[in-house]
Amino acid sequence: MAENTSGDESLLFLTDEQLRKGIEAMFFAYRGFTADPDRILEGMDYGRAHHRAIHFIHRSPGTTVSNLLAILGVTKQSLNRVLRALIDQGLVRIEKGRADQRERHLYLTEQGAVLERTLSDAQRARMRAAYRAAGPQAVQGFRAVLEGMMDPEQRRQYQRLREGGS
Amino acid sequence: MAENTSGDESLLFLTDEQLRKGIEAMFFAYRGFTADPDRILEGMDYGRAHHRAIHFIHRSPGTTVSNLLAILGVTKQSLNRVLRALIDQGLVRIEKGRADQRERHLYLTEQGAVLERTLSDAQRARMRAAYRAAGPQAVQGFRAVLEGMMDPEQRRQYQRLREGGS
DNA sequence: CTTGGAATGTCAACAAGGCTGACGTAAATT
DNA sequence: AATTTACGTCAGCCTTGTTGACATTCCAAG
Repeated sequence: MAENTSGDESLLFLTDEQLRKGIEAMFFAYRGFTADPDRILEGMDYGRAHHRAIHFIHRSPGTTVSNLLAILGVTKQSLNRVLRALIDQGLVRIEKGRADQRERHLYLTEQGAVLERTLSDAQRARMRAAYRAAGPQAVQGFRAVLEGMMDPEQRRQYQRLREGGS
Repeated sequence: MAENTSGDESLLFLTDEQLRKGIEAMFFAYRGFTADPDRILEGMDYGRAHHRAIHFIHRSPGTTVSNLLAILGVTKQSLNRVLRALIDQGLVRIEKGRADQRERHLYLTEQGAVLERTLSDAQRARMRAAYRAAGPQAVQGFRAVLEGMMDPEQRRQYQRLREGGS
């Protein structure tokens, strides 16, 4: 919209100052974004990395290790450390692939699902408050800008996750 | 809440599924958000922590250590390590307070300003692309939702930075 | 003028969570 | 039979965060 007023009024949102605001908003908001799960996990043997693994296993039950690797964007050594802890402590269950037996399919156990719910309840509560305060129109904009900030590869990952949901 | 259409059509954006999308969008977008500066800094002796310090010193020249501490939300030991490197390598200059001589005021040197520009040019370019693609309406929504996600303390920090800008 | 607290620096030790490199094994593929 | 894929693991390193303890300098209040 708005191919108008001498490219000045209408492009105010592209000012360096405006962009800087966006950058700082991302910085501060991300702190809030992770604050609740961090609080919950501190004291347990887990951290943000475990949370991420749990989240995506919950989101895509039966996902493989290499798939998770691609989504999280870390090395297998790094993921393995995290996964090992979750498996050893009974939050995640592994199942050898039936078609391809090299693959390991990952599932949350009952116990894992409980923690997942605790974490995502907290995170969603914050998100919900922000959404509600801003309104549906803002939410659309929020998501549009975030998508624009992703690397193409990340955007693909993001959108592939969506195929099932909504 | 919502004394309207059977609390369904109008609140679709508050669905757990919608909230989950927002959460994942934050996750993937933040990766993109930090990707360019990370790339630039890798190989230099610096990292994300140095970038943050440089950013906020640029933003508020003459800011004190304790002020920076509050903004960044880390311990003084952690910040000091970063600051020490930047000072020793001539990117940041320190000035004793004139009124209160306990305070140290922080400034970027010429050299520091050069790196700052390099980093923020890259980060703004990405932001600009996302803003442009999404449009001014979306940008407003983007910022509104992010503000809603901040802790009150963080929001105050964020808004105090704004007083000068925009 | 003394004293308590504020602002800062620094040493030491540790943890989480990234990384690289190397090696091993089982299973699928060619 | 040889190669590639998917995964696990050992070892070591780096960045960036944390606590705790201690020293200095200086402002401010009694």
